[in-house]
Amino acid sequence: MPRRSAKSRKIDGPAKAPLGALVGCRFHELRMKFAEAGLRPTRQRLSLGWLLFSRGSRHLTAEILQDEAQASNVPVSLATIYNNLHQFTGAGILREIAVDGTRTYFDTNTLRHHHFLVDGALVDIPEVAIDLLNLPPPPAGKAVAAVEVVVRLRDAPAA
Amino acid sequence: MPRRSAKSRKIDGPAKAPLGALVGCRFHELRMKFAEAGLRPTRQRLSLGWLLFSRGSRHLTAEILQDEAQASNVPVSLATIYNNLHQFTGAGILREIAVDGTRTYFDTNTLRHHHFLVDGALVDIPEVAIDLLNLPPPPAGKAVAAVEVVVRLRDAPAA
DNA sequence: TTAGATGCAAATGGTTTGCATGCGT
DNA sequence: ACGCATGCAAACCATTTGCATCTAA
Repeated sequence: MPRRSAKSRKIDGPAKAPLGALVGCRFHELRMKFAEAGLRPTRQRLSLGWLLFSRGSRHLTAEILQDEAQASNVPVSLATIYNNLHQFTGAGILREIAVDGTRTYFDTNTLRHHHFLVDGALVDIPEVAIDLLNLPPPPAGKAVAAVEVVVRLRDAPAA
Repeated sequence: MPRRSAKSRKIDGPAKAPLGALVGCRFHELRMKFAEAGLRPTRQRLSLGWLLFSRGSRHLTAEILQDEAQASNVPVSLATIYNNLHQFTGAGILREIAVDGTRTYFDTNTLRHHHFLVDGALVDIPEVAIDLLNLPPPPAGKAVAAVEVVVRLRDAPAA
């Protein structure tokens, strides 16, 4: 489902891009993502997508995203942010994470992986071998849809 | 729900009530639990504790607990329910579980175990060997405080 | 008597929704 | 033009808080 993350494919893009060659490439991939998902490349949506997907794996809340948008001089209403966050999630290019009952986090990394929770922030667990957990068989008539692992960390004992 | 007058507050009777010897024992254990936690054995708290801990492992929300209390003719305000739920959690006799961003579940089983999430309901995973997952070492200065695993299930493919 | 517990209502805060306007196709 | 997208504000809803009133010790 998830498309390849926007890694550095071809930094020296076509010089004909009116917005700058460096930006052009990833920006184009973003438009492709939206096209495949059937989402219009709106200004706000492109801005949000840019903030989300042009810098590697990220975990953020709607509020954080709004702050970043503002900082980038891209005023977007909270409602629109939520709309897009959910549309992205539905399109499989974003992942929703429930870490506590108060905030909803979104993860730009849709690949199978899990998280450390440190001081209220999410950190990817850098190896995926965790799926080796010997799960008992699910109840009859059911199949595993997703496995979510959150490892809560605390300050190490003074030792 | 209107508060009952001080007169009509017959909950389920104190320990001396003719509830049977089997029940009496667990009720005593409940009082012990509270005593150890430094929690006063008030009517409401005992009632909530009774609903929570006298029937084995349970997963419930504040609302569910309130409904059960009502059904048992034990009027308890929602605020008090939340208070006690959190106090129990702090005392280590209850466990808080974040399964989605909207509701907070509480688990009467505080032993290390994990959950299936089926159709919005939590089900204990009947094997504890899952902790064998080979976690990568936590970041420097941090230690694992808890590992939470939620396995989301969906209807199995028709096959 | 007194610190803790309870109840009620109001406040909170993240998220959602209704509806008029704006913009991509 | 058509229809999705956006913005604003009000609506929602689970949870929390303020405060006056009880109650266990």
